[in-house]
Parts: sequence; structure tokens; C-alpha cells
Amino acid sequence: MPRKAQYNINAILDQAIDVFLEHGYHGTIMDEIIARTEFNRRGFYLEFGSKQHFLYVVLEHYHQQYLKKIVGHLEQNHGLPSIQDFFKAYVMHVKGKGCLLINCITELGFDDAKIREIGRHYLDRLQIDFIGCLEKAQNLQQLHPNTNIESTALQLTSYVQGFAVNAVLAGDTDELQLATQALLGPLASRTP
Amino acid sequence: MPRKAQYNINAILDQAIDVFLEHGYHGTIMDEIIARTEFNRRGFYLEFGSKQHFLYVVLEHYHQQYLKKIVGHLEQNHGLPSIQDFFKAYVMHVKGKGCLLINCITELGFDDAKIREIGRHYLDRLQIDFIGCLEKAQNLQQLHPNTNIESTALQLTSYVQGFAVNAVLAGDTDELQLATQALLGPLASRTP
DNA sequence: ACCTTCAAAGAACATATATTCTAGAAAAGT
DNA sequence: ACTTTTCTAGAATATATGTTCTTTGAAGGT
Repeated sequence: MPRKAQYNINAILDQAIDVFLEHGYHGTIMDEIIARTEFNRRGFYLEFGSKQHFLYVVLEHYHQQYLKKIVGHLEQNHGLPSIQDFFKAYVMHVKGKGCLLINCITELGFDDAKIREIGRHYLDRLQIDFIGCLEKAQNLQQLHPNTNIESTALQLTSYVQGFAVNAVLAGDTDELQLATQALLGPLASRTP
Repeated sequence: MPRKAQYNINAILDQAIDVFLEHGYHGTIMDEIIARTEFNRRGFYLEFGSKQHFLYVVLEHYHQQYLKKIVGHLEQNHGLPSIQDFFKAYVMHVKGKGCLLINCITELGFDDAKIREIGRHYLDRLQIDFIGCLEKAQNLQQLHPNTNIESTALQLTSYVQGFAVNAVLAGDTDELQLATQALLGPLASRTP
């Protein structure tokens, strides 16, 4: 019977995330992917077919494995604390690296419809989850009663993207943590 | 006496901005730059030396010619209205295209120290200008008296980047205009 | 009108890069 | 131990791409 594959797909996808984060899509060359992931050229093309298709798989893995879990905080339904948990996790995640999805949007969004679609879907989801969380917060009277929920959700969504860009430049993330507190603080009701 | 150069450097730099916006740095190939700008290979290398150096020149031009003028709104010293003018101009500018500087940061920031430096400088400047504007707004009593200016400026800076990303995905800019209103509205004092 | 100088166009070159192919070796069953 | 399967490593290939070179001809002065 034949040999079994030596490589672990999940580990490879994780390693690939870092490579793409560092050099972008076009800046990443196959030689580096092969060198830094634990598998070989033939295996690569047997498994993924092409660099482009590989990116889609990596991006899907990135979404499922990381972004979804972070966004998951917003679905805990604890109102404002959930939003705080989300930002804390997000800032930790993007610190010093940025966000692969955001990077793909800015690098490839114009040319690649699939990337655009994934990006739109992600942002829509984020905004909907913020809305849900803010509504819950309102029910729990954690929020200023006259808060415009839709607008606030839109703000928070923009803010998230801003972090992803900042994280590439910012050495430490204390600054980002502080900004988050400043952002969320004023949302809280004075008379809970 | 010799012929004079036919090309107009400024026009070329403007044309190049669009090419880089569409395909990113590594995704842009020299053939397209040559085809879409009004000059030829020889002229290009005589003038700029390399693709990389050309990017720096384009970026500098982009900064001087576009970003600086938009950020200039913040130096009008009218407080909140200046911030509103800034966002209006920025949204118009990035609509459907994104921001070249932000794109370069996310694509090249990890590998290219010069890009990182330009990016940091730009964001610092933006934040300082926001602070100045917010202080002025406070003096003019356009602002909630208990606003934390530093944090608010940091937030606004993050929004700007978020917009740059959103603009790549958003077909129309109504959404972004709405977000701006949602963003700036709550800053205004209730008792001016 | 003629000559000189250099711009314009694109061919040519060298390197980089994605993808395919080949040879040898390692695992698993008999 | 032997055979089979297919994995691994890396050579090979074809194309893409940044850069340089060559040829042609246009502009401007005399």
C-alpha cells in the first residue's frame, strides 16, 4: 500500500498565512511558500492546483480559523462586554501583522471579484453582528438610550478596518487598546 | 539643438496612480505603465531608474498633490466644520478606488522600511491635525466639554483608514457619507 | 536644406517565477 | 525480503517581467 502524505494541511495553511501577510499575494513567490511550509512542489500542485487557488483556500482557512472565532465574541450576546471582548481579541490578533483579509482587499480587490465578494460578506456580517450586540446592550440598558444603533455599528465596522491598517505600522498595540476604550466608553449609559 | 522631452511628468504621475491603485505594486507590470502613461521605456528608466524608485516618486506626488490638500481642510481652524470638510473631501477622493498610500502600507509595509516610514509620518500628521481641530472645536464650544481629545483624534485617524479599505468594496459612497455623519454627529455639543 | 541631437518605439536580454516533470526513496502490505 | 505505491526533492520548462539596447525619425539651430 502507498505511503501516506506527511504534511498536515492545517499547519501548512497557518504557515502560509504568515508568508502572505509579510509579502502580499504577488510579492509572495512559490519558492518561499515551498520553503516555509512543510511540503513540496508536487504536493502543492496536486493539492491546490495553483497559487491563486491556494490563496483562496488560505483565506478561507484564515476566516474560519481566526476571524470567525474573533467575531464570535459578538455572538455571545452580552451586549457591550461582548464588543469589548471582540476588540481585545482583534487587536491581539492583528498586532504587528495586520489582517490577511484586509490586505487582500486592498491589494487585489480591484482585479479579483471573488476577493471583493469575500470582503463584502465579511464586512456585512461584522456590521450585522455589531447591530445585534448593540441592540442587546440597549435591552440590558448598557447603552445611552438615544444611541443610533445602525450608525454606531457602521462606525465600529470602519474602526475595525482602521485597526488592521494601523497594526502594520504600530509597534506596540497599547495605543490601539487605549483608543478602543475611548471609543467604547462613551457608548456606555451613565445610569445603568 | 536637440529635441525636447514630450512628456509631462505630472500627467504621467497622475496616470501611474491609477495603475498602481488598480493592481497594487507587484501586480502592476511595466508594460502597463508604459502603455498607460504617455512615455516610453527609455524615458522611464532615464527619468526614474527603476520601478521601485518610480513608486516612491508616484507616492510622493500622490501625497503632495492629493492627500496634503485633503488634510489641509484640517488646518483651516474652523473646528468641527473643518473635520467635516476633511471627511467629505476624503470620501470623494477614495470612492471606488481606495487610497494609494494605505494600499502600499498593507501590501509593502512589512518589507519596505521606507513605505512604513512614509505611512507613519502621514498618520502622525493626520492625528496631530485632528487634535488641533478638536481643540479649536472645544474652544468654540462645538464639542462635548468632557471629550477626550487625544483618544477622539486616534479614533478619527482609524476611521480614515477604515474608509480607505471600504472604498475599494463600496460601489457608491452614500454609505460612507452616512458613516461620516454618524461618526461626527455624536461629537457635537448639545448646547452650543 | 542640412546637420546634429536626442526622443519614440519596440526589439532584445537576462532574470524571476509559476508550473510540470523526473528520479530516487520511503512506507505499507504480502 | 520484495513489490507497489506515491511521496520527496529538486531539476527542467515555459512564460512573465524588469531593464537595456538599437533603430528610426523628428525637432531645432545654422
